[in-house]
Amino acid sequence: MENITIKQLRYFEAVSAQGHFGRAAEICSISQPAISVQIKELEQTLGQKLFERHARHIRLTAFGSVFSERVQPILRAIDDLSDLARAANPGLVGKLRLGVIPTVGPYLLPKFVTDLTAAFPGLDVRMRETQTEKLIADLLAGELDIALVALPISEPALAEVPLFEEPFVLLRAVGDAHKPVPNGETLRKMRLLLLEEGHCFRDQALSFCGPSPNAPHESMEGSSLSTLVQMVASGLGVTLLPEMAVRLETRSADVSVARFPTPEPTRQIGLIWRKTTPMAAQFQQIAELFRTTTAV
Amino acid sequence: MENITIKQLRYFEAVSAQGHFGRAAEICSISQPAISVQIKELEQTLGQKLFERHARHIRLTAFGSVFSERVQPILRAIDDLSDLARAANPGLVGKLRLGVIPTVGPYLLPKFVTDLTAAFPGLDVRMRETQTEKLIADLLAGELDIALVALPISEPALAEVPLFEEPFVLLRAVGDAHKPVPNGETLRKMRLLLLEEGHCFRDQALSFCGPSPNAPHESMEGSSLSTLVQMVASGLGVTLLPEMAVRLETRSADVSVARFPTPEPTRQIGLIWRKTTPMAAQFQQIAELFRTTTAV
DNA sequence: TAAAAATACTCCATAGGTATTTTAT
DNA sequence: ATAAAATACCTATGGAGTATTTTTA
Repeated sequence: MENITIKQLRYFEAVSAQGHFGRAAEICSISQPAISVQIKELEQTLGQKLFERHARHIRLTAFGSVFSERVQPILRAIDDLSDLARAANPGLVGKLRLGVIPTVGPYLLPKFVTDLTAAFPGLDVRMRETQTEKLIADLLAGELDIALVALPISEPALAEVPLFEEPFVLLRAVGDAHKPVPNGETLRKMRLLLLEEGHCFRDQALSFCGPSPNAPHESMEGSSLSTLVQMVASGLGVTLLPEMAVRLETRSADVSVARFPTPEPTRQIGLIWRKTTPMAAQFQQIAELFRTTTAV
Repeated sequence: MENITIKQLRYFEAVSAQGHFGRAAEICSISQPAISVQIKELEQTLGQKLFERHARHIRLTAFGSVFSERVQPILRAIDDLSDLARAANPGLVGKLRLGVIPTVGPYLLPKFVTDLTAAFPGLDVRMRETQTEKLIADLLAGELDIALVALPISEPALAEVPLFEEPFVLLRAVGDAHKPVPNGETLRKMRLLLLEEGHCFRDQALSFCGPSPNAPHESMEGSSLSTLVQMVASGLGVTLLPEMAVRLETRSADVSVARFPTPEPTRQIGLIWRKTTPMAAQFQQIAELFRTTTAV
């Protein structure tokens, strides 16, 4: 009967993401009846049901999911309108939601964030640390502005700006310090400690060991680099560590650090953001700032 | 301060199209203060002025025109959401805004519209006859759903579906009926009557006469095919006529009609619509219907 | 000074809240 | 029987109208 409103579209997005009116209402900071009413009105306006209501959960109808695919880019474009206005300001102000992968976060962020807020005093930096896959999803969903990750990420909707190339070093028990540094192939036969599934650093370490259909022989896993270092110190095996993590992680652990001979294994650290963001010029500024002040 | 609303974006589009708050208000069927308030709120939300106010007219600011470029595709995408729901219905119902070029309108439309409403009784057909350029602008602005034009139009955002190829015939005074039918080159040296600038049929006729930097020798112009026919009957010159116009236009005029030898000059008539419309499947149905029932 | 936009105010439609009922497993 | 959505009802915000003032070329 009436007209579609942005509010309805946002509520619709929340409900379809949550699969639940109550939780969606909470996320939108309104009551459950309010969201029910708005969804109902939207359905009436469209003349089509958007959700199948079941007792414990709801699901998008066939029409609903086609609708959803069109709604999402619209909402992102509307979000961008506000950023367009921000981008028109000189400098860089307002909220910046920054994502970072766990194997970079603790080592680079303190200085990065310090430099960033020093350079742009009007900036309100919010942080989120999680794995690459989730960061990408959050960027695409408009829940993050920018993320610091290992490149390439190969998502067509995202722009990638490389910052620097970082080598991996070998971490061994102190007793092994005199042994020759293994190459990738040799490493593969050793007891290599890895981060659990989902960390891009795990895959980068594995790929250094050459093509292998499965994880290497008798590998063990940890959920953070700190844990891996402790495991190495306890003689459970060897691991790779990004160079930026060496100082912090080996400070209080009794382990031996060795550089690999060239070609060293490396990863490329860079920034990513949605290509359509009107803040692209500002994000480039951030990349520049990073290169000149934070670079390792 | 608050949130951007679709209403504000629609008002903004109207004001920026009209360059005038009052006229924009009229188009939106609201009062001038209402639109002023909404634009003001939008400007406050964005923290940027959208318009420069002058005494007799207003103009987009630099920011306003960047904003406008982003707003337009958003509004089109929102318009498409309603069509998405329509497209989910079986058959084809609701309002269909059909555009047509002047050199097709009077000859094809009566039967076309009859067939269309017969095949889809739920359809409410609205018509607009004007020149190709304006039809394209209206399609892109979401003010038309579909248009019947001469192809190609080569607008990347529009889909083109050819319907049929139509020959042009030569119209001469009856006294010239015995003379040989001229080819394009010869025609160029005769007194060729043309439609005024802006009609695609004018350009098609001219192109048959071969490459010519200027209009042909001593040409004269009319604003409709009927006028041209009357001019020919009065011995002012010769003209080309699309075949579909012959029956209606030569009924009461004393002129001679002659086919050209092959290669005949022709034009291709087809339908165009925005590529992103969710109604594409329905529009294809219309094209099919046209081919099977209205074809010449 | 005249055309056009902004402001002041009033009113009503509607979005959202609370309390409650209905529905589906 | 229970979790979840829908409905009923009330309130308050804000969008839109009319009347008027301010602005600027």
